Amino acid sequence: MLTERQRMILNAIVDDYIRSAEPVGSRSISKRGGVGFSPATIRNEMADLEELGFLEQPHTSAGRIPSTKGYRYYVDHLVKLEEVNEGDLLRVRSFFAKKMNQMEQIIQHAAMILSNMTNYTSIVLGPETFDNSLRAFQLVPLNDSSAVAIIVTNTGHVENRTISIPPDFDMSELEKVVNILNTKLAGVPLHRLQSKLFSEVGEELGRYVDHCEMIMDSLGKALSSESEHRVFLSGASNMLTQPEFKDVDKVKTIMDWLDETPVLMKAFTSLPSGIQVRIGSENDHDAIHTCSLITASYSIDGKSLGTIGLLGPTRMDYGKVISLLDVLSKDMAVLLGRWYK
Amino acid sequence: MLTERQRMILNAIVDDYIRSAEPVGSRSISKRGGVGFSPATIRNEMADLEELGFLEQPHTSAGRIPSTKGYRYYVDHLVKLEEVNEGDLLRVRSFFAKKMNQMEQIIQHAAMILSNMTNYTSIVLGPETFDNSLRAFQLVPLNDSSAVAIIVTNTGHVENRTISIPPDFDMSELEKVVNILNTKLAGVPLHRLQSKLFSEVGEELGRYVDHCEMIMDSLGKALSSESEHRVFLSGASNMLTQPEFKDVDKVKTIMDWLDETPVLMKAFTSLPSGIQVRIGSENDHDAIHTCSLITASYSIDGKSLGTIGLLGPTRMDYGKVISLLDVLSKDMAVLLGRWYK
DNA sequence: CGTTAGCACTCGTTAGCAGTGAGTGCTAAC
DNA sequence: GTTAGCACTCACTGCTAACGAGTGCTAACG
Repeated sequence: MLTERQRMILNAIVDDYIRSAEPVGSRSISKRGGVGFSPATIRNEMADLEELGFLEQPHTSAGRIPSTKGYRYYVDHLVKLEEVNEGDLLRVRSFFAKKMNQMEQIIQHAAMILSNMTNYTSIVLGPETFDNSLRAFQLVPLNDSSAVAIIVTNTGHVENRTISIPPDFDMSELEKVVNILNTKLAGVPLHRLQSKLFSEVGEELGRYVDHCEMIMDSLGKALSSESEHRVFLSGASNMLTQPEFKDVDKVKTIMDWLDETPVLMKAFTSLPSGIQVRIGSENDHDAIHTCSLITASYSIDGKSLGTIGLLGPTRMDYGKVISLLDVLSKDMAVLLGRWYK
Repeated sequence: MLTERQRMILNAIVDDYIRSAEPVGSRSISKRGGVGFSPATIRNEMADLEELGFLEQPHTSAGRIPSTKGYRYYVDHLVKLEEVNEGDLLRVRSFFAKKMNQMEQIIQHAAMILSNMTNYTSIVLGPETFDNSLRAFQLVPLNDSSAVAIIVTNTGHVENRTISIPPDFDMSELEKVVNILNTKLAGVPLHRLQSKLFSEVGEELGRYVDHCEMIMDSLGKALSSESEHRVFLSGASNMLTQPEFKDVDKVKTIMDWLDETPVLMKAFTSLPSGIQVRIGSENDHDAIHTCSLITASYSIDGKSLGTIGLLGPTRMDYGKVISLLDVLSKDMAVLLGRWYK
């Protein structure tokens, strides 16, 4: 589709623009090492590339900048993935070598490292607990009208809810409830807990325990709140260092988008696994039409657990970021793999 | 210290400036209803107020703006606390009337409401768990080399850590461990758990359970990580709407500050209880010398639980925000009071 | 003596305008 | 097919002039 020379020129323009954030002119490309053509020739090719939709011109007398389509071609065919540099690799490895005993801490910290190393904004989704299954259930009474319900999943994830207990309930019966729930619900996936509770456990429970309707009711409600997985952000302020966002209004819409956890989550779930690059207008949400979002889901045994993402201007250092995300997501999968087994 | 007229003028200037974000001139004050003086008189007083340090002049031919000292005087002596308006009050009340069964959700949501209602950035510190005491301890085995340790406190707060288990450990012994730990450690404050574990439980445990050294060790480590209370941010992007922060560089330092959870936490803990107003340079951290931070700790029975805060430009709507924070922190205390008892 | 009208002065802001230079598209020659 | 040459465009810079909001000072007023 593109001639070898066109590809070379497109590649040069994208590379230059990523470095400088300024429209690239024909002269500066011609002067590059390894390019044996005059500015005029380059100009002709650039005009062609613009007509094909790979380049854009901010105004008549300016150089060219890549369009979304241009970046897309660059990412798909031209980009040379950089080896992650020694220092960064060391940082990642030493981070994952650390012993940690709180999942949240790990993820939070990973997000921080990522944003620090790239100067972009990192977004990390914690492991999906949706299809975890119940390993253990526990009830701890707090006072005579409430208790904490604790759910431990097969992956070691712990959720807790506060539930109400009828005032006339005999606390010593709680143990019975816990036992019945554990035997009946062990191994059931979280998203089926609620329906299973009502369909199979309710009756059984009623047979052995008095006044359990209210508990059932309260438990049912507690289980309904879908176990939303947490979103960790880091380095949002990095957006402000990008020259394309020196205008406050532009960055405001992006920050608003970042503030909206639900929207953000929607953009992240239902992503195909592996590394995904969404460039500019390819993003579903208008607010980030001037941004690129690169995501990598970390998975284990082919099952996707969660997602790591980086948000930056379309003029992103794809070569560096993609390979870094690759390394990080794989290391993360390994770590969590150890964790789970 | 100040004459009645000076107070009136200072009050007018602060009010005007809070509304308009523009330096206030003598004429506009003179034209206000209820002010019976000519611009010239006002000018004389303004010159005096500037000499006293309450006002500043951005440049010779501009109006005056309040200095930190001016705001301080305003907040201490002049501000008229607005009644929280009907709509807002309704929103707060209906929010707290909702039944919720996850503490984190409540706090997160409260932060959101607060930032939405004020258009400032809200910062909420979750309840301090430091001096909670242990109500129940539980161990759930995950596989043959690790288990989840779960700690429930008297306030219903749940913490969990993953710990290692020696490969040759008999899983059926776990129950013994749990029992011993529960009887020995129930009622012990979290911050004393670790030392208590080593000083009193270790020996006892060794008597009944084989190979427990590694478990002790792992547990000890897990308990050492101080239960940092979580920080919830909302509406960081609101900063970008303030005219004083239309310059990206200024807002960058503030955003960086917000990104640094530890620094932020330090600024929040060890605050006196009640409503605190920190204006401009009164703030410890340089990054927010152009901001005001208003905090209210929510407490129950005189014991401080956590803190709600609002960050905005020094030109903040103190009258509105202070009363709103007052209402919110009290409602929050009531809600958590119900929760805990 | 406090208050006020008048006035010169300051200084940031805006608009207009010429000059500069980077970069282009086109054409004709190599 | 490639390139040198050239006219053209247009953002950007620096300069000047006009504007106006607001001040400080002085002198007059009640």
